[in-house]
Amino acid sequence: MSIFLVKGVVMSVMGYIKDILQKTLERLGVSFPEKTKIEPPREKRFGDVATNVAMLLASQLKDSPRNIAEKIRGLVLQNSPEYIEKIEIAGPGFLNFFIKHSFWQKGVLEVLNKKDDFGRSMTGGGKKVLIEYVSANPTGPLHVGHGRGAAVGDSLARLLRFCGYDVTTEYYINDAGRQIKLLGKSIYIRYRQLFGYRDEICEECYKGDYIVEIAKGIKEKYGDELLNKDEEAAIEFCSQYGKDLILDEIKRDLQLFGVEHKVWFSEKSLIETDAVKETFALLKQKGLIYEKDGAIWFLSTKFGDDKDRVLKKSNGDLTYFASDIAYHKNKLDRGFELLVDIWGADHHGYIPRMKAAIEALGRNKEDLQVILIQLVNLLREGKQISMSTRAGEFVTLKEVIEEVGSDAARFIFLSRKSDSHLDFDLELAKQKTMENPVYYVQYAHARICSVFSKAKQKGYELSLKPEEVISFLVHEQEIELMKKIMEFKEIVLTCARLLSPHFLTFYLMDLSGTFHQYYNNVPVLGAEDKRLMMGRCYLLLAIKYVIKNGLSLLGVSAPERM
RNA sequence: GCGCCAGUAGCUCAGUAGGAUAGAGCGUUGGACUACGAAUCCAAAGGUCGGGGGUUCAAAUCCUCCCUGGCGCACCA
Repeated sequence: MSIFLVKGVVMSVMGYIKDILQKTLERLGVSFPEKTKIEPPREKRFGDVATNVAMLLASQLKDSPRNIAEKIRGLVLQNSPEYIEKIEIAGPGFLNFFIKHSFWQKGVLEVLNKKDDFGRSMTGGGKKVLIEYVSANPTGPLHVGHGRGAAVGDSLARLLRFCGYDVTTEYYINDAGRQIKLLGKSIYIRYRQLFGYRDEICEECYKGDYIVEIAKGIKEKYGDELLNKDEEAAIEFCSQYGKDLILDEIKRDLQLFGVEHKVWFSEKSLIETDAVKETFALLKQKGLIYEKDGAIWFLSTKFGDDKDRVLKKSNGDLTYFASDIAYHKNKLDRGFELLVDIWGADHHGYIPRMKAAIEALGRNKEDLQVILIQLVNLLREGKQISMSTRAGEFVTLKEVIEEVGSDAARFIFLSRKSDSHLDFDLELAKQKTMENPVYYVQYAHARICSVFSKAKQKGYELSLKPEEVISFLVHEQEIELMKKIMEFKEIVLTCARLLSPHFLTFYLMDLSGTFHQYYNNVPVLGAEDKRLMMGRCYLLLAIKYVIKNGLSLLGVSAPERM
């Protein structure tokens, strides 16, 4: 067994080369430069892996990069490493490694061996992560923007779990503030209107039709009971009733989208358990709180915020920020080491104070990562659909899912950096062409499945084991596919490190494209040699696993037939 | 006014802790089914990476100034 094979697991090429380089530099008596890059070069003629290490060592060794590269090459080749075909030195001093086919072929065996677990790792080391997402106020149905946040949060949870993190997902319910009161008021007014009262709906009230529906529901269930209560009690009742109803709806919508939060955390519970008071006490003890103009302030400028922030207003009310600090303290107290918050991009100004709070609680700023979700621009055939939340005119998440399906919606949501604007064309999302990439990827998967069912029909059998036929895979496009398959591991780790699922989305389109090209160009079942045919089948099987694993990390299905 | 994000092909966007001749899809033009699924593939055309300066052997990427767009700058949530 090669030293580069650990328990039958093939290291990534980059890992393999890094290992060799580190050992070589040790022999040269120099340390491995931090900025060393080991990556696949853009162009094929520069080999499979390139590194700039010789250039970085130039000043330290007081020699030209090319001479150093030459020295490194000599030392590496002395050991005649198993998977290195040749090493070239190019340009200003790049070392270009050409890897033997057998390396990539072993990769296919690894995929076939690990199946659904291919790409899974323990990189996260069981670190406890809390991902808080959606957390929309329970004052109205979820809209597309929430859907995007849901898709990102859910996919991140899947990715981080796959990378060995201990992930909990959570929805923070803002059930204590002014908005809930307003919801109750809105419902109450509609309720009275149902009895012929001419109450005007207030300016800042919620105006959607769903409010009227809720009011009707109350009337049906309780008749005119509320009219006999005093206004405050009636509004309180409406708040509770409406909130519960809307929350149920939100849960159902998320379920429809395949999103499930492990914990539903109530803001109200925080206040009821004195958590906010405790947080105040803690901050006071640390000397981070002061009084001014009759209000209580948090000294957030001490941690890099622009100005100090009010926690308790002069009228005695708590600010939202106050309960937010208590909430984040609660998260940390529950033992979470990394907090991931997913917010709408319009809240970006809120980040410095929240990070300040985390630091005030004795953690590092980095322990809180905020992911911003930019607006979704909903289009139909290229024309923008106008939306106005205030007027209650907006397209709900549910409507979108029902129209285009959960798979297409998710894939599109995850096809951009989360903090950049996203155009979502409803007609495009239903099209079954390359313009709608989810089909392109799913089609690749279905096509492979179709090859296998065809093989079965024809009575072909995989009578030989993969390791007996894998060496027949030497076609240029096969090598390319095998390399791409191995990239999956790196991509998954990148997504986790940068908390950005969109890299995986692009990777899957890329892999599918490479597969489609291959498929159009090279006969699989019609291969001239039975062993070659089986080798190709195994390759397809490996691709199938990777696509399926990748899609499942995005929360998208991989149908066998379409 | 201050801050955050963005500006890459006609359009929509990638570009993964600076790397070699900047990528993809759509659109345009022209081609491939008596074939394992044409929901696919092949080929061509298309760029001063918003602009100027700087750092570096090397900048779309880092620094700085300016221009344009979005969003934030409450004792709102």
